[in-house]
Amino acid sequence: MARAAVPSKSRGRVALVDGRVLRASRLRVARREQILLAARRVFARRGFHATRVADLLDATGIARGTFYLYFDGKRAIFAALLDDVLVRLRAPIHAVDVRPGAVPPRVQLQNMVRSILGAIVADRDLAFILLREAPHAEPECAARVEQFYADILAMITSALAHGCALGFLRACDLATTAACLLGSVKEVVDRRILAAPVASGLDLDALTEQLLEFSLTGLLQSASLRR
Amino acid sequence: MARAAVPSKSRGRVALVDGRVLRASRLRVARREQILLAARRVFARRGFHATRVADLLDATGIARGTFYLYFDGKRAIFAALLDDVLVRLRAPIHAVDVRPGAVPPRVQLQNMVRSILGAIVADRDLAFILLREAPHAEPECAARVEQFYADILAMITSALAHGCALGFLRACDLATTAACLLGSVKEVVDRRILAAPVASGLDLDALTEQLLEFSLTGLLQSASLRR
Amino acid sequence: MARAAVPSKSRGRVALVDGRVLRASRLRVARREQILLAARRVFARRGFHATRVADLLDATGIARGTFYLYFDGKRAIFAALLDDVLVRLRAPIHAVDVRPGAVPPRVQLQNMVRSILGAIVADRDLAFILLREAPHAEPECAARVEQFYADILAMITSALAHGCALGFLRACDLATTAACLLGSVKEVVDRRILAAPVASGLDLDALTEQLLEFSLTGLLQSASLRR
Amino acid sequence: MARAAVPSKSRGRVALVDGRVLRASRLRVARREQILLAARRVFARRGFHATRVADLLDATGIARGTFYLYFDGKRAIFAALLDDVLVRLRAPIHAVDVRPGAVPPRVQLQNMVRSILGAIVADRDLAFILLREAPHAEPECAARVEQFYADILAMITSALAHGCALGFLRACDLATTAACLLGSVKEVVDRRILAAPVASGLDLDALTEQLLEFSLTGLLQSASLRR
DNA sequence: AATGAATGAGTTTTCATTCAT
DNA sequence: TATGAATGAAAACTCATTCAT
Repeated sequence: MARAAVPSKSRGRVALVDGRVLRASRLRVARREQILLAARRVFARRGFHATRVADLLDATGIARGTFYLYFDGKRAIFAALLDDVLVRLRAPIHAVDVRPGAVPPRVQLQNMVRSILGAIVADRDLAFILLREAPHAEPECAARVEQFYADILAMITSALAHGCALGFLRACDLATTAACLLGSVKEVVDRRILAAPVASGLDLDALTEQLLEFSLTGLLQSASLRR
Repeated sequence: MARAAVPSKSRGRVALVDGRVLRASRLRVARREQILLAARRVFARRGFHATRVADLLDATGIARGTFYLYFDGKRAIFAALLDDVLVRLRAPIHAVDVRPGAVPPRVQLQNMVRSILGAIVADRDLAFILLREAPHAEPECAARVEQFYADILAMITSALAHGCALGFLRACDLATTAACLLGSVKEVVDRRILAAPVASGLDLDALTEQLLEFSLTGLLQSASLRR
Repeated sequence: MARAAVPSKSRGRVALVDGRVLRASRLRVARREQILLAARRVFARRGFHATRVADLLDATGIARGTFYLYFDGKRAIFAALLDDVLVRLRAPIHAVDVRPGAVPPRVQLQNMVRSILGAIVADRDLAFILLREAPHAEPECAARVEQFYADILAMITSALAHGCALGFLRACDLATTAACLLGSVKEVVDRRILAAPVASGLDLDALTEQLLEFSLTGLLQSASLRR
Repeated sequence: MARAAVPSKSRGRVALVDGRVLRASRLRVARREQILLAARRVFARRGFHATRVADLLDATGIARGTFYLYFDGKRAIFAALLDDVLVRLRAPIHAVDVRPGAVPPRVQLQNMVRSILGAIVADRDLAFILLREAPHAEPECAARVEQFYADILAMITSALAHGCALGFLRACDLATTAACLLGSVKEVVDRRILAAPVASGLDLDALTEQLLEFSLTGLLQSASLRR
C-alpha cells in the first residue's frame, strides 16, 4: 500500500513534485504505523474477536474510511501485526554452532533465549498477539502461527539430534522433548513476562537462567539424580 | 436448568404422576447430555467463535427453541462443557505424599501425569476446548481456565517448595519453574496428543516417561552435567 | 426455500404433526408471497438501484432478519420476481401453426399478442421489472432478460423465414425485421400500457389491432403503396 | 463550470495576461473534453451504477480533486454526456417537407433515419448511454431522456397526422403507431448496431432501408395484402 | 416440551465528496 | 490548478435470542 519514496536530486519543477511525493509517501507510512501501533494495543487488550473496527478507529482517532484506506479490514491489519511479530521473533533464532572454537553452546543458547525474551519485553503487545490471539483469530493467522512454531520445533529437533549424536545430550524422544522445550518457553513468557505487571522489575537474565537450568539439568538434586 | 428428579414414596395416583415425572426427568437429563455431546464435537472442530447456534442444532437435530430450553445460550453450553473438562482434569491432580512408607514420589508423579494424559485421550474434544478454545472464548470462561491453571500452579509450586525443603530438588525460582512444568505438559498434550492423527498409536506411558525425564533430569548427559 | 407441503391422511400423533407441518409450510409459502408482492410494487416504483432492503421491509412490515430468512438478499428477491415474469410472458408465446385447416395465422398472431398484452396488464409491476429494471439491475439478471429476448427473436425469425418461404411475407432481412417487431411491441407496452394512468380505459384489442396492422401492412395507403 | 475565454483587445501587460488567460482557458476546455471522452467510454462499458468515480479517474489519469474541479460529481458528468448525445441526435431530426417541389418524403425520411444511425455509429458509447444507461441512471436523467423521446414522438405523431390528412398514409391510432415507429428504431439500433461486434461490416443504408420498408409497407406480400 | 418463524441490534464495508496542502 | 488523503453517511448482512403455537 505504502508506495516507495522516490528520492530525487533534480531541480525545478520535478524536484518540487518529487519533494511532494516524498513527503506524501512519508506521511502515508507514518499514518500506517500510527494505525498499526494503536491497533496493536487494542488487539492485545481486548483480543481479536472482541475488537471491533470501531475500537481501532477510536484508538487512532481516524475515520472509518481512512482505516479502509490503509488496510483491507480487521483481518488484514491483524495479519500485518502478526507479520511484524513473526519477523521480530524469528530474527534471534538460529542454529547452535558446535564447531571447535565457537562460543560454548550453553552461552549461545543463553544469548538466544535472552534475545527472544528481550524482543518480547520490548513489545509485549505483539507478544500477546502471537501467543494469545493469533492462534484463534482466523484460520489463516492460525496457520501462519502454526508454521512459525513448526519451524522452531524443527530447529529444536535438529539441535537435539545433534546434541545427542555429539554425546552432549542424553537420548530422548526428539519430538516430545522439543515440545517440552517450546512449551516451557511459551508458558514462562506468558506467565512471567506477559502476565507480570508492567512496573514489576523483570529480570530477564534470571528468567533465562531458570529456563536453561530447568531444561538442561532438570529438577532433581545431583545427588538424588539416579532415582 | 435441569430439574432434579423428585423421588417419591407415595402411592396410587400420585405415584403414577411421580413415575411420569421421574421418566420425564430422565429424558430431560438424557437429552441434555445428547446436546452436550454433540456441542462438544462441534466446538472442538470449529472453535467457539466460528460455531453458530445453528451448527449445534444441526449436530443435535433439535429445534432452536428446544436448545434454549436446555441451555441459556451459546455461552452457557460452552461453559457447561468447560465445567465438565475442568472437573475431569482436576480429579487426578493431588498433592504428592512424601510420608515415609508412601508410594515413591516419582511413581506418584508418574501415575498422576499418566492419569491426566489418559483423561485427555479419553476425551480429546474436551481437551481441545480447554486448551485451545476456552482461553479466548469469553471473559468468564477465560477467567475460569485461568483459575484452573492458577490452582495447578499453586500445587506445583507447593510441591516444588516441599521437594527443595526435603532436599530432593535443587533450588530454583518456584514460579518460573512451575511455569516450565505446566508449559511442558500443555505443549506435549497439544502437539503429541491433540495434534496427532486419531489412528496413530499413542503411547501415553512413553509420553509420561519423556515428560518426567525431561523435568527431573534435564537434557544433559550426566557426564556433561557440570558445564 | 419453501418446503413442499406434506399432505397426510393418517391420524393421531402423526396427523397432528403433519397438520402442523402442513400449516407451517403454508404459512411459509404465504409469507414468501407476501414479501414478493410487496417487493414487486417497490421495485416497480423505485427501480432496482434506488430500492433499499429497508424499503422492502417497510413495504412488507417485516423485520430485517425475517427478510433474509426468505431471500438471500436484494438480488435474490429481484431474481425471483424476474423468474416470475419471464415464466408468465413466455407462456403465451408459441410458434404459428400454418398447416392447412389451422386457425388463420393472423388470428393466431392476434391471439398471441393479445395474450401477452393481457398478461402484462394483469401485472404491470412485473412488466415494469422486466422492461425497465431487469436489463440494468445486475449482470445476471440482464443476462436472463437477454436470453429471454433472444429466444423470442429466434421464434420471430423462424416465423418470418417460414412466412417468406410460404410466400405470405415479402423478402426482408430477418434479424433486422425481427428487431423491428420486438421493438414495436416493447415500446407499445411501455408507452401505451405501462405509462398509461391505471384508471384509463385500456383497450387491449385496439392496441393489438394497431400492432398487427402496423407490422403487417405498414403505414402507406394501399394506393400509394408503390412509391 | 468552464469559464468562457475572455477575448481582449488591450495591449502590453494586459494583453500578456489575456494571452495567459486565454491559454489557460483553452487548456481547461481541453482537459474537460479529455475527461468527458474517457468517462463516456467507462459509462458505456460498465454502466452508470457500476461506474465508480475511481473508474473515471483511472481512465483519465487525473486526481480525485481535479475531477471535482471540472465536474460537480458523477451525476453531473453523466448529465453532461447525456446532453451531448441528446444534442447530436436531435440535430438530424426535423419535420418532413411536403410542399410541392420538395424532396420526396420517402427520401427525406431515408436521409433522416440514415443521419440518425450515422450519428449513433459515430459514437456508439454515447448511444449506449442514451439507450441503455440514462433511463435508469438518475431521476433527472431519466426525465431528460423521457422529454427527448416525448419530443420525437410528438414530431412523429404530427408527421403521421399530416400524412393521413394528405392521404399518403392510412388511418391509424397516432400514439400507438408512433410508439411502434420509435420502438422499431430503438431496437434496431440496440440489436443491429450497438450489439454488433465493432468489426462487423455495418451497412447503415441497408438498415435504413429495412426500417423504412418495414414501417411503410409492412411484412405482407402485396398479393396477400388483404387478409 | 418442542418447534421454528420472527426479531433487530450489531458490525462490516463502500464510495461519493470535501479540503488542506 | 492539481493533488490525494480524509471523511462519514449509507447500506447490506449475520446471528443470538425470543415467543407464539
